Amino acid sequence: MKTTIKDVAEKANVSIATVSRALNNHPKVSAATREYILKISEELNYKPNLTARGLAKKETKIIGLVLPEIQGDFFTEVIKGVDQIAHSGGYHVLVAGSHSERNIVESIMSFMGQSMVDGVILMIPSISDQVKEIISVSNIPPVVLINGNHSLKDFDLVYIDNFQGAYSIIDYIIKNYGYTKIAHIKGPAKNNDAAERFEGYKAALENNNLEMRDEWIINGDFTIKGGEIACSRLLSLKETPEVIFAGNDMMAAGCYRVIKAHGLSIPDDIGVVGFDHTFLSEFISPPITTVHVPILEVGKTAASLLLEKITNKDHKPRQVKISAGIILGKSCKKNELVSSA
Amino acid sequence: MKTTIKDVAEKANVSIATVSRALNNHPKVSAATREYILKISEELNYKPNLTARGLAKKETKIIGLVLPEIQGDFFTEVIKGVDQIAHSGGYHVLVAGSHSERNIVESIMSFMGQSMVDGVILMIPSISDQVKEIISVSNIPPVVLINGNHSLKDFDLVYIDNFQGAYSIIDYIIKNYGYTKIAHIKGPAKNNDAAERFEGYKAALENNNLEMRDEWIINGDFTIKGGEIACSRLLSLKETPEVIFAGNDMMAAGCYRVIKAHGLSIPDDIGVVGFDHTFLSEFISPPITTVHVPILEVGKTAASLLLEKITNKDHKPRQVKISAGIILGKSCKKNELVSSA
DNA sequence: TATATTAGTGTAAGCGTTTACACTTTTCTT
DNA sequence: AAGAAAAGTGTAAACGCTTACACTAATATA
Repeated sequence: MKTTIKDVAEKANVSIATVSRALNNHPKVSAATREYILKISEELNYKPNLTARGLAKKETKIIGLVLPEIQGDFFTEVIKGVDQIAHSGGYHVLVAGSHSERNIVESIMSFMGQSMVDGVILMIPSISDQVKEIISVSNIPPVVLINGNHSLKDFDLVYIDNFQGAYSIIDYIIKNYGYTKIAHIKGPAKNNDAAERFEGYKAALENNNLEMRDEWIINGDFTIKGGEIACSRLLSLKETPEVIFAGNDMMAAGCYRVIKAHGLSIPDDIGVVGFDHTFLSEFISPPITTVHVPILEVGKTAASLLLEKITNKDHKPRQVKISAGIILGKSCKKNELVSSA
Repeated sequence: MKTTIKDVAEKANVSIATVSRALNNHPKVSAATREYILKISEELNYKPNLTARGLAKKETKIIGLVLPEIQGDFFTEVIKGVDQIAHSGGYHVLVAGSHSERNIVESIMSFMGQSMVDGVILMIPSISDQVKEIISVSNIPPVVLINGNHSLKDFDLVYIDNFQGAYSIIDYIIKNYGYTKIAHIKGPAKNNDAAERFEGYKAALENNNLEMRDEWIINGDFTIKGGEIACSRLLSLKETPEVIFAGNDMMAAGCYRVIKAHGLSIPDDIGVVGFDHTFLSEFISPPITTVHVPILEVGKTAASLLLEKITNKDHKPRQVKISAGIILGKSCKKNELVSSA
């Protein structure tokens, strides 16, 4: 039988109220009794029951983190960031993957409305409508989204500046390497990040007066396999591109495989650009020229926002943009047009 | 105000007991009332409060997962495996990173002892004594360890057969490639897995009558940086080894960097062997010859064991060994001594 | 010195469930 | 047709904590 507050109260000859107060540093307990109660608690190895406390206080000090997948460095970094901030704020993190078999909505439902968590960080890469719908279901605790779509103005939101990231790197390789024939492998159809990266790519081409050829835009799915398939398609075209901008590093890795299998060299025969700057991108050979997404920071920011929202009643929804920087690997270099800086 | 069981009871004109029973599929409610109550619940969008349920039933349907780090594929796989099994058993997973720091582990375990979780999976790579001590602190729910030290007979435990893994691969490269000068970069000093890999290495050398030279045994720490430092040391020796057995893939990757920086080729000038078979090892060039550790399975096994322990009162502690297989990459091949299978 | 504050403690009412037990119908038995 | 068993509900007591309110004793105020 576990020791309860009652046991402590009895042994210390005080009421359970006093014990509770002593343990919670309530100002109105005399130093003497507090000390004494603490001593007794220690002796009995008393640990308050958090479930009971949760029921009484209506808070559990747990936050939920819902991820699309639990896989790869990408998500670990998110978890890590969230855990860091949560821990420093006295919270713990419940992680759930809305694995494909698992209906996202269902996962959210069982998770949220049931008073088991004080708030939720929801990472859904999909298009906004669904998200809105899911969140609008009542009974839901404070939510912070990690989602590319920053048009969700009524929600707290952390988003990566995919557009700017894609624009910057494409603009860079055009201006500095002189590439003109740039293909793109898109991410999954309903993925917001993917959509915005595509937009950034388009804008960069446009502003540099380059044509965008439909046959150089291939659908992908953010997996290695998807990258391979898309790349094969590109290599089989009559006119092949000079460089492939893959929607993420995974697909870039898929490209590497196919390109090498064709006996071609990166970047001499064809260049590759990725997105995400995962661990992988520095180890693959040659290192991928990619866009750095500070994922740990995304996690930390989301957690900070959530804690702020939980503690501060009249918190106004905020959208926080996380910028992406370009990483110059060695998978691109046509002609070094610019020699100075 | 959230709808409670009371609201449902009132609207349905029954007692809260009946509502509770209906919702929990208790056999003694008539089909008619159950249906009706379910309908009303739906209408009111009622969701039982899990904290209250937890208090009443003394179970939360949450299991804790304590990891040394939340970083890299390795741990993601563990989380994923645990989450899969947990979810299929109706549990959720609370993840916490300990940074392998004693006091953090303690604080986490103390939290876990506060009736917030029904059980804990504790992954601690360190030596047994501390683990025992930590777990022995009372109030702790069912625990399953993931730890190299299977001498902890009183605990449920999942462990990777590091010894056999290391032995197999070293034996293989000796017998098949004819290597005789094999260096080893050890893992962190108090890491059990590291210690057992070292033992496997020693045994393989011994059984093949090869000498073990002290200067070829370098201390490492399982990080890339550590691998680099250790490798530099080895390359600076008067007599350099023919192949380096790194305690894990990360350190192997560190070796790659240094070896390449020296203008040497893998495996022609020097071979490299890793351990873990992380995602990385197949993408780095050349792919690492390494030991496959089925991490997802480790997670799943640990979770199964824990659920079994939670539900089955008279469960006897079990130690489950997860075997490791060798993966032939392209980072080793001295002389192909054996031509036939 | 009488009164108003204040400090410190106890009492008891929640928090939202589950569930043992009691109770009333209904359905079997014979 | 009477009693026994079964089926279906309700009552109320937990579960272990927090906290508003009440109370007493000590201190400050006049």
